[in-house]
Amino acid sequence: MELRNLRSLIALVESGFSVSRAAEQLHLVQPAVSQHIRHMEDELGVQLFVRKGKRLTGLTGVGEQVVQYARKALAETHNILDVGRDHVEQSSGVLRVGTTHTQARYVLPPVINAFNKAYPEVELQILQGTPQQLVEMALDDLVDFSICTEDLAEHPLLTAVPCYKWNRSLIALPGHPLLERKRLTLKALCNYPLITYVFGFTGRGHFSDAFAKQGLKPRVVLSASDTDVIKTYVREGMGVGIIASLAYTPKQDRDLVMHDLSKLFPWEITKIAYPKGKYLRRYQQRFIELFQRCVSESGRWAGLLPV
Amino acid sequence: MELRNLRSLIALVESGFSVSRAAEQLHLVQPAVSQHIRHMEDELGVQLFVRKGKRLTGLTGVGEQVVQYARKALAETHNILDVGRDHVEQSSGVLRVGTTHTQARYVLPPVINAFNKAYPEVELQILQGTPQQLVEMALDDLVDFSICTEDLAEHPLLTAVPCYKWNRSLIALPGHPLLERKRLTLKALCNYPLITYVFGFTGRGHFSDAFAKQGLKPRVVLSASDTDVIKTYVREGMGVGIIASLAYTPKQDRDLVMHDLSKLFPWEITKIAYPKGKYLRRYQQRFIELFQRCVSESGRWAGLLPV
DNA sequence: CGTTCTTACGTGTGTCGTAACGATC
DNA sequence: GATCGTTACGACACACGTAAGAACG
Repeated sequence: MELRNLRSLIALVESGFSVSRAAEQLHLVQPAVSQHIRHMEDELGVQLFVRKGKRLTGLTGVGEQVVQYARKALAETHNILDVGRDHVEQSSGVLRVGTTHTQARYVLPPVINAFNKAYPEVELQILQGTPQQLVEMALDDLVDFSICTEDLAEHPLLTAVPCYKWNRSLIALPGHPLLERKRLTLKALCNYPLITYVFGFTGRGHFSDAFAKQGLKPRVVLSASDTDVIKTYVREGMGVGIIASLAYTPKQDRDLVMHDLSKLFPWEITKIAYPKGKYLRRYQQRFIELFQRCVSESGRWAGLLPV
Repeated sequence: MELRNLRSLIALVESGFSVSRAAEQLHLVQPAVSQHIRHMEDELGVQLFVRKGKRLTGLTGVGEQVVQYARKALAETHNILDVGRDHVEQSSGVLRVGTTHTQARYVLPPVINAFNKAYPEVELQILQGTPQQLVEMALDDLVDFSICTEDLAEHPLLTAVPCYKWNRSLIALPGHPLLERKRLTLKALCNYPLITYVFGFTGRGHFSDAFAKQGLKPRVVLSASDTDVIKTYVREGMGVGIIASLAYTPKQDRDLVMHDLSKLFPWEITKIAYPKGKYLRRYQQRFIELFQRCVSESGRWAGLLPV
């Protein structure tokens, strides 16, 4: 068995079982990939793919297992290459970060900026996705690591390092009755139409739980995956927004009034996650440190706290 | 990079940095292995080996890291092959067990026997070593798993599954004064010359600790890595033996009197350990189950207990 | 001077690419 | 009939083996 074969195997499953697309991705021709699969199946003496005529439609049970180990094997070879790269040129390369809109828009900018100053030779790529997608992206090595609040810590194949904790704030148009009250309660919030994040995003799970625990049902008239969208509709007068405090920018959001709600909801913890056993290049480690540092230095005004 | 290169790399470090021996082990000629190393170092752009003239004497820092990941990569390819083998012929292959003398001589025989009946096509290999060696053997894939009481559970790269717990017994020639007493104490033991295991073997650590905790110093006149040796010298009248209860065989040891000491010492737990992430073939899993089963069925007379 | 690794060179295996064929939608 | 995969064949690359050379003990 050789790594070629494994590469074809993985490319094949990631291309949705299309031999031609896999070949293209590998800069090879179709027959080459076919041959690789043939060789593996011959060597193992087992069918790895379910076939419908000549077409491949899925993995067999054995195939699933083999793919699992093949992924790991290839990941290790990437680690080896990275170790090498790290010693020839410590400060150049590519850094691929997966994250959510909110992070990319409100938390990352100063970090990215500082990182780029420190490592101008490193090409930065930011990929966005849902928390579930971010998990997949980290596992499939589409990004070097993913940053978000949900789902990362639970996955057994990911190492998740906590970076900071945050909570929510209410935003509303000036003069809104809720803003008059000294002490806000969850119950009070239930009297008004709310706008917040969709399920699976930015702590929406704990948001709903907090209400449920008191037997309350908030009236969420609109939910979005994106803080900017929420703000927009708050400005339209559709309701009051409940957003991550860090997403309130005093300058641009002068027309909205913010009110801290950290007494009402549990704190959320944002983490950086990467596959277990992955070798982190020098500048990747530095990015993580920088991320944590930036938060502890400049984050307090926005309600961010180090873990 | 290809697996060839990694194989040569590992063979090279395992042969003590001798290119010729590495080549021999791989069924290749020296120049081939040299070329592999050359290729890797070229591709990574870094020296992997420390050289003294032409001779290789050790790994560089980078080399150490690369070896670490190369080992994992190769382990994954072995997993793939095993997955395949498991599906073409579930019940034939090789089973390599590393263990200590005591296990091999007193605990394993019935297990081996039962296993051989169940899987006559599987070739069994028992390798012996010290607990430290057993750890290395498991990590370097010289055995499929190691069985012993010490060191296995602590290692971060090994999965250790507990199998049974055991304790010690005293053995002495008939008529020995210690045997007259109803309740033995550690202090009483200190009055007589003792014979037991050497450090690092068969629970010797906890043995000594038990005395130390009470501020006692036992007079160990002889220590051996091997229960049979202990028995021999007990028969010579050199002292009383303290051995794992499971190593007392009523038939052959009729001339020695045994006395249970499980009240005096902590229980020891014997485990089976294999590298984390290793794929276990069907019959390997069965062996572990069989091992645990045999103990719970036939072990009680010998003071063995399921965990 | 033997041992050990490197360099140089030839050969063969094997991988990839081109091209034709077969199957499936 | 267009797309997608397999089979067949040829060319080139490259990995391995042989043989000779250099450095070290």
